[in-house]
Amino acid sequence: MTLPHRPVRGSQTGRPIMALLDLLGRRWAMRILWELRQGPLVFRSLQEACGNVSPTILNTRLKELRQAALVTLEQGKGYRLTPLAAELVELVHPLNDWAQRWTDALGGDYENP
Amino acid sequence: MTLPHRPVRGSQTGRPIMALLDLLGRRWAMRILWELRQGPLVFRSLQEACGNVSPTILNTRLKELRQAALVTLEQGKGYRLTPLAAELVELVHPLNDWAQRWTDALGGDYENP
DNA sequence: ACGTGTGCTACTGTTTATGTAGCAACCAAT
DNA sequence: ATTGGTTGCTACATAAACAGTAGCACACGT
Repeated sequence: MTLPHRPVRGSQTGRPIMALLDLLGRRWAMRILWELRQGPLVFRSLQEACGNVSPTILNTRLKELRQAALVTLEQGKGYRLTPLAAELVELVHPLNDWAQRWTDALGGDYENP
Repeated sequence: MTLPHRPVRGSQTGRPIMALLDLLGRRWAMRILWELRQGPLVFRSLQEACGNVSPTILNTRLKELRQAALVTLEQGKGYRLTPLAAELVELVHPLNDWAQRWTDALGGDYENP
């Protein structure tokens, strides 16, 4: 796992932002955080929310996210964002609006290819 | 390539935010945009800025980002963010501060493993 | 004892990324 | 006009990451 204070895959700067980009740049990482934004989900619910991602990779990401103190597992509740991770997701929220404008800007070029 | 209005890898919702998370969830995608935030870079400079990422994957990502209208290639200038992508990077900027707090919150636990 | 739901792993195959080398086009100076 | 540098980019072989299916061990209630 790549964490701050440790060398980061690719660039060995160890700068926090690089560690973050590295962590979030892994498949399903951001999506998992996104799907947990409105409350905890048990493993299979989270799996379904992520479009039935394979349990292999889901569990791998969850391990990483728990190591990074972004996600916790609570007995009977499921997986939950830590307060810090909840802030992170809030920061990501504006991307929603941007993505809509992005779609509009791309226009109908991809509507009927 | 995955673009809005088209099914997204994993989840077939086609929602813009999912397309975005999918695109940015690929290795080096966010990092490339990040490194271009302060002006255009030619291929090899960009490669170096990304910690000497392999040209194979760099070129693959650049193709995708250009298709997604986030990056353009200008003769003699190199690769440049589109205005829309520049806005995106601005949205990502707060992650820098968050990442610092994240590092602090993780504490010295990973300093000397 | 049975069914249900939990988190999670084993296994196999495919996809994606890495690392090295090098090409063709351009341009400037010798 | 040929050398040397830079550009964007590709081929190839190897390694790592991911995907998809099946199923285990544990806990719970009935």
